[in-house]
Amino acid sequence: MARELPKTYDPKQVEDRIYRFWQDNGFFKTERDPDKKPFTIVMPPPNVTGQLHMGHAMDAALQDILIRFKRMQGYAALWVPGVDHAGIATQIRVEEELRKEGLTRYDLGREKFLERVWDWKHKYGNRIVEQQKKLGASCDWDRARFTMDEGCSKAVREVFVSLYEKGLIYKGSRIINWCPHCVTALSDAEVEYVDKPGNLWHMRYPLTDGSGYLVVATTRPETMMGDTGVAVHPDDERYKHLVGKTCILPLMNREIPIVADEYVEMDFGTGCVKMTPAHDPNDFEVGLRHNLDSVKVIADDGTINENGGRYCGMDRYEARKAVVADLEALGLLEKTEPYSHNVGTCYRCHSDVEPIISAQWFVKMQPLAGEALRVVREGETRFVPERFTKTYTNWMENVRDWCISRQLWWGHQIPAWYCADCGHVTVSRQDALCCEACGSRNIERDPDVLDTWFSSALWPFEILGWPEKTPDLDYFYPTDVLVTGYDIIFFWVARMIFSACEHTGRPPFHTVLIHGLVRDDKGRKMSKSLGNGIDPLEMIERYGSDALRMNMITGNSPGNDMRFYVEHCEAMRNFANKLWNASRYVMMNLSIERNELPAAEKLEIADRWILSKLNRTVREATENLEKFELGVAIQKIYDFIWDDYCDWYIELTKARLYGEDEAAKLTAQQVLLYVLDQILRLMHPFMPFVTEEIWQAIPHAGEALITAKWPEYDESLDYPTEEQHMDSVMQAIRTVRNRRAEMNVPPSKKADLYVVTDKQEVFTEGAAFITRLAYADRVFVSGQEPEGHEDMAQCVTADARLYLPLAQLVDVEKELARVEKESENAKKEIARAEAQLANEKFVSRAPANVIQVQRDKLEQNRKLLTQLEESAQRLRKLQK
RNA sequence: GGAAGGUUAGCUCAGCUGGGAGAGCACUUGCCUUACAAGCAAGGGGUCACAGGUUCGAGCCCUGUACUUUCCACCA
Repeated sequence: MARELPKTYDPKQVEDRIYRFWQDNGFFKTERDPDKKPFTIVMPPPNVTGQLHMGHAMDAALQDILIRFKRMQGYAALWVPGVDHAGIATQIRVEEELRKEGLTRYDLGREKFLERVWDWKHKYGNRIVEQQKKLGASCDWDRARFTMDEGCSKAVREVFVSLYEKGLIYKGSRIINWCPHCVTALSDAEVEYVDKPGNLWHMRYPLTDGSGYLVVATTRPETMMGDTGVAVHPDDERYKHLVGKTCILPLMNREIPIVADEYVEMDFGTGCVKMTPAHDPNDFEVGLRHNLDSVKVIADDGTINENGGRYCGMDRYEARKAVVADLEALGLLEKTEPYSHNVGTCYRCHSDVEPIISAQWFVKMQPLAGEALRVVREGETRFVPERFTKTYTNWMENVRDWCISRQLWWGHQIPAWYCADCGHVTVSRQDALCCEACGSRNIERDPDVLDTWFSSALWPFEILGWPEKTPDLDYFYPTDVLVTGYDIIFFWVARMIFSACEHTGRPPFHTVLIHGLVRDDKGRKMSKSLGNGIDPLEMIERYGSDALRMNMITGNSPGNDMRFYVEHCEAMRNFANKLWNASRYVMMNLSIERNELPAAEKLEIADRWILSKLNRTVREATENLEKFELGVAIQKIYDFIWDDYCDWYIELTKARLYGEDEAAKLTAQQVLLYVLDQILRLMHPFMPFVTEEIWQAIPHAGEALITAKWPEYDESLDYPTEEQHMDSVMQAIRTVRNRRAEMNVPPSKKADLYVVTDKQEVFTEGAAFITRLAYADRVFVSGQEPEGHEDMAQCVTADARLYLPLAQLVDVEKELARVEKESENAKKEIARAEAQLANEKFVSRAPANVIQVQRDKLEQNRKLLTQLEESAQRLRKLQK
């Protein structure tokens, strides 16, 4: 970097080059190192089908900040990336592609179809990885994994078989959630409930004995062909006499029993509920209690099956209309009332989910939940923010068995073989060649695959080599922090925790850092259908990756959703530019080639002041980062850079840099450089690109900023006295600027400035600063009012009275009014502080430092008032 | 039905274990001051939703109310 560098920072010229520099030099690679402590993060694997969205950007920003911070602190900081095969999502994509060719997966057959998917994976699977690199992600890419690679497949197989052997995986016929569009079973977590308007149809079911009819109310008339009973509440006086009798199921003319069950709510509907055990989880339970038959009437594709009489072949919605129309024609439809209710929908395709009895594989959750609850309860795994502990705990305490089989082809095929001869099921780590019970070769493998989340659940340990006992597993596991959005606590976090506990005996990470969702500027969820998504890549293109990353962690708090404002991104871009220009200033004035702090005795007051401020920033920001308070940390660093370093310190050095004193010049350069270097280190995790680019251009020791040492607090660099003195000087500068602004004096119009003070040494030392920053010609410090001060504009601070001989006529009336107003304020403050200090309870109970603060304020204000009163007095004399 | 958030400046939001309310954007005024107009300087703007309580002291802790968002469960 040199004098001719552009005035504005252009991320496009920098980011890709810097990223290549890091990668080519192997800075992302992390090896086991006995001299270092490990710090491990596993990346939530994005879908192979995925396009980078703001959620990924948020994830990546947080993880990369933590990894870079820890790397600089000297940890063996490992961030393992990877990609998820995303069963349903990917399969749907490829099937869509096939459809364009007029084909279905069945036309290809399983094997050919899977080849197509793998092709697809090889073609597009890397896209999201390349996009993540744009974000600056410092992952160890050589370790990148895929949930269907050999190692993961082995882990999945091991887990399935071992759970099966322990009796924690079983196959059973249960009511499950079925998506007729995706044609597969879903787990409970994969169903999203949506409030939809519908009707409550009241339908008459004639009593068999001809004595009348019952009225049942339903939202789903199309399931009535599967009705095998009607239930009423046992205490319901209206229907008590009917219990045990039967009625005739209309349209089907089937005789079905009337049973009493407490499940029925007397107050709802008519108090009579049709029972469809094959298509309703509650009815299924009631059916079990009363030995009702199960008649399945909805087929896998959502049409009515052969049990549906004349409705067979109709789509479920078509059948609904037909049933209602037919009942109405028969005079059996009593009334139709509008009724809105919650309908389960598929989280992938959003079609209505159908509860269906089906034979599926399940994980028995009860035995696994105990340990998963314990590790969180006892703090072995901690959620940040803490409130998500409850979300997790509530779910885990009430969790039901996990349906893990999917009727798809893309995924880990279930390692179970059915024997056609003896019916035995062989579950095996190796592909079975014959039935383990009877030896028959007449066996067939279960065609289904496992839920994608079944393999993701093993992510933290499978990617470190499990089930092998690898050195990596030994060194890097358990991992440290998991970063993810609250929307996948159930899908993923919970399942990783119980899986890790069960298979590795340890929780997979000690901290779960939860973030919120990125919404659009109106607070809506970003979605394809709304077309309101903001493309992170476009933001990077316009404002730079650094700006986007900063945008993710500023102006929001952990775990809360944030709105994405392009303006905010722009503000962060401006900050990068500020940093760039501050560095440009340092460069342009640099004549030294090494970064070293001058000896303490050479440091001037401004140097000590900035070093002291820096020191505090280092201490506090580091503490905040350790506590995962990234937003608080960056706020402090940002303020230090912009307010203290740029707005003040740089200005304070100009007198020396542009002056004649070579020694002073050198000291200023050294401190400027030293602090800049520290700033770049502090900023690096947050804005890695611009900081590395600058750091490479300034004198530095070491290869790269990415591996430079994180700043540490140094007690010897605290200068409380100098901070106080600088405050006095800065106050004076501010008050003069204020005064000049009020009088509309442009900066170009300079004037002499007279400082009257008891602290003459302080202001003499600061005179050069005041000259420059308060736009003075010359500054005169003395103990008494200057000659002719009566005609000068004046202003005061607690430590000084300042006079400005400006050509303008001074309006004494106005001056006096202003001074009196300021006096009033000071008096109020004094009264308040006095009252508080006079309060015995305050003085006896408040901590000493709090009391001291009040005493200091009181003193400051008393001094200020004294100054103001002297001013006023003088003005009054002029009045006369 | 259960749970968790939110309510602070015109807008979007910070405010860590209680000790005199902040940022970004927007707005007003003056400045192209040899790092930066993506900037500098100065300024306006808030009974911190409401009502009680605890405390010497409450935006922060407790109780209740109102409005709002989300998650879980679910009555056919």
